Amino acid sequence: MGGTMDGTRKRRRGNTRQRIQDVALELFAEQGYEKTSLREIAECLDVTKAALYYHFKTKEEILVSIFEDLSRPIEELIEWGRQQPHSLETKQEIIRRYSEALTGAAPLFRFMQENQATIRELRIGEMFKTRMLGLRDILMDPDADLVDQVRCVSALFTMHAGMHVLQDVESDPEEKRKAVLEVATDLITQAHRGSGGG
Amino acid sequence: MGGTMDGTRKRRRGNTRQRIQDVALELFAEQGYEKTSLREIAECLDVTKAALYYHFKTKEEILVSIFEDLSRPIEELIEWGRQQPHSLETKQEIIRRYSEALTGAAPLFRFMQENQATIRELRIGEMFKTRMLGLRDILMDPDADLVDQVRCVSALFTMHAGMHVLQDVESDPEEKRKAVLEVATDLITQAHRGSGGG
Amino acid sequence: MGGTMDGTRKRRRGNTRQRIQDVALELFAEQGYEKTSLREIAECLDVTKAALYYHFKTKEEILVSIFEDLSRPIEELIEWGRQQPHSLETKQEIIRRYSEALTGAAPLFRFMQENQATIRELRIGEMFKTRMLGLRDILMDPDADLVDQVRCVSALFTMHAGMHVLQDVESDPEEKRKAVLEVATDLITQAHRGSGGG
Amino acid sequence: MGGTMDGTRKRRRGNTRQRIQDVALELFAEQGYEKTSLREIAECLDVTKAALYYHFKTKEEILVSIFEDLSRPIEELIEWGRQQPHSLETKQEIIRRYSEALTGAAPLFRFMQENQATIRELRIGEMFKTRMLGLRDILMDPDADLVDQVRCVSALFTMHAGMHVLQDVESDPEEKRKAVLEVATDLITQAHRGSGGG
DNA sequence: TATGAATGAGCGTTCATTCAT
DNA sequence: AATGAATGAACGCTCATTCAT
Repeated sequence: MGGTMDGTRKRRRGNTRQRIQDVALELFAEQGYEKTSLREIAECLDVTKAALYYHFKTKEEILVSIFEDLSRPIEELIEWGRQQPHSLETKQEIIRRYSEALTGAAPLFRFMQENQATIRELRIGEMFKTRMLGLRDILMDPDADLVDQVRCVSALFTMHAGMHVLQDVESDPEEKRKAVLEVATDLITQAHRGSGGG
Repeated sequence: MGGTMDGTRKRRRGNTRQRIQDVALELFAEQGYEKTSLREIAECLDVTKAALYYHFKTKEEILVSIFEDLSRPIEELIEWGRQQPHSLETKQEIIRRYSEALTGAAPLFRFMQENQATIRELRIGEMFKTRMLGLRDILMDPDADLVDQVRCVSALFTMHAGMHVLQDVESDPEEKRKAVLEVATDLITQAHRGSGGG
Repeated sequence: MGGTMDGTRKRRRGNTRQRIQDVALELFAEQGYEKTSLREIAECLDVTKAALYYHFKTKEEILVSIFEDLSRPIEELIEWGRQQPHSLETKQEIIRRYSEALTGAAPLFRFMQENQATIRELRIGEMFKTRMLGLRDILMDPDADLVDQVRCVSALFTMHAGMHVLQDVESDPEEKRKAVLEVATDLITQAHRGSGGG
Repeated sequence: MGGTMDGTRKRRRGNTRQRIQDVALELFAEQGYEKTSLREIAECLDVTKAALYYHFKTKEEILVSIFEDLSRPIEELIEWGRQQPHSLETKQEIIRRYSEALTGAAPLFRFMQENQATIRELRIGEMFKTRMLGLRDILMDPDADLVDQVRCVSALFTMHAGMHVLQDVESDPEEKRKAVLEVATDLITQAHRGSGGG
């Protein structure tokens, strides 16, 4: 039913797993995790629900696999950051690269941002939290002034939320990204001065 | 409270409606809207599901009613703000009062923050968005520099998310609130200077 | 769909729970627990699957409730037996009463007999085992000769299985029951003599 | 058994078929037929489900093949018994050999015992029943007293169930087997006397 | 002001089976 | 001799909602 002779059926062998991830992320980001049913995903792909279970053990596993695949650059970034001196320059560089990494996986992070309640009780909740704490440890002096701690958190939040929230503002995405990055860098810089330079 | 003879006659005896709202908000905030079933709410209150339908037409209506009741101070704040001159002092005052209002309805705003995907397709999604745009119009010059626009949005986000995110940080809530407020005020102030004084 | 105006619909209010148990037991006994789906039970009763869940929390709970209701006489019998002297007369009386109790809940015990593998991992598995050990402790001297122990177990098994297995033998059920009882009594008596009388 | 050059050439290399039967029986006996999925069997063997279908046409066929292979000694025993005079000595000899045969295929008979409801609607249900009737015809005079008929059936049941049921009793298996055999022989002997000797 | 009883739709998941390779 | 990929049917279960009482 659908695509019987035009090769669309044949050609999709071997990449079904990837296609499931793509469609799933799109729907998860658009409608949320809970409101997206496996039936819906399967229909979009013109396969049966059971086919999804050939490739993934559970619904949650689909999400986990997406998260692992797409957030790998971020994990590597954190790993890299951990080994640098905690200087202002490092922090600024981290923020800059983080902004790029986020842009590369925008739908995933939009999803994370908008489904926090759901995620909290899923495996990726813990994964994400761990990553964030890793980032925080790099960007922030644990003995810093409370206000400066807030600035750091605020910088991260600004980057996470910034893009999707400015959707109704015109001007192209790259410009927006740079604006968001500038604000975040400011916050990080101020926080660093506050605790470091006195 | 205990209005025995005052004008609040209607809401006097039979506080079930209120209790439903209280429990619902607690559960919504804790587990998310979708994962909280009416059965669960009813069980917490030791009534039947059908009883909920005596007081509210739908599940969504419970949420709407909570939102309307708890976010009234914010609506009034915006109304007030609209009539003030768009000076820096006004903006700072708005932010200050907003911080207080948020604290007064913390679970609701934690819920809003963590259930954005869900809320988007609910009535309160539109309501909330309208409120936020109202706030933005007060805090922000529409012709402002993109970076300053981001600062404004960032200030709001910082306040919305700030409290729940700093949960693992020690120090008492009121101190945290003040720290968050300071960062937000900074951002608003910078944004104002940028577009106004530049 | 079925019985719109003839009162069959109205009359069944209030006894649905019982009707579920009746139909479920019939089907469980006929086809086995696993092969009997809730859909099937519901269809027999002309209600929806969801209706079953109003009355019982899970499929297993339906079975447990049947077991508890129908095996109560047996529990009481064991309770009574525990307080008697462990004389031959008591044992024979127990066996006699047990035979009657089994007949009163024949479909349930046919089910238990034929679904042991299934039952083993269900709650009633443990319940049943406990009951049986209770019975055994009354009928059997723990220090008895191994052969006499087998006789006791054999007596119980004979009663459990006897009735259903003789289905293709003609002659009326009550006669069969008495024949089975006689064999069981013989076994118990021999066992008692063996260990007691030397 | 390293049959390098003897007549068992066919079954030599590629013992997968055998391994499937072994694992399947183990799982069927442990968890029941319905609760054991082909996926599970395949995983145990570290092959795919499809591989099972290379060796057997259906799930049921796996079971049938196990039954046929393992119960062949019993079929032969019955065949032998049919040609003997129906004397007491023959009956006792049958019972004795049957006990040995059961021990040689204990897991299969434990399975048969515990999955009667399932088996009834499978091909081996009929097969098993036929065998049992064959045995009964040898052990039992069709005109015998009802009580003696019960004794015969009871003897068979005792042997089928005896071993697995005494699992919590200590003492070694061979001793148990002998005890069970003794009880069964007693029953058969009594039955023979009853109908034969008047 | 509530309850008891039920429904219809849907969910995530599992199963035995098939078939081209 | 076996795999990779998929299917169709069914399953147990939960949900928001309804309505007579």
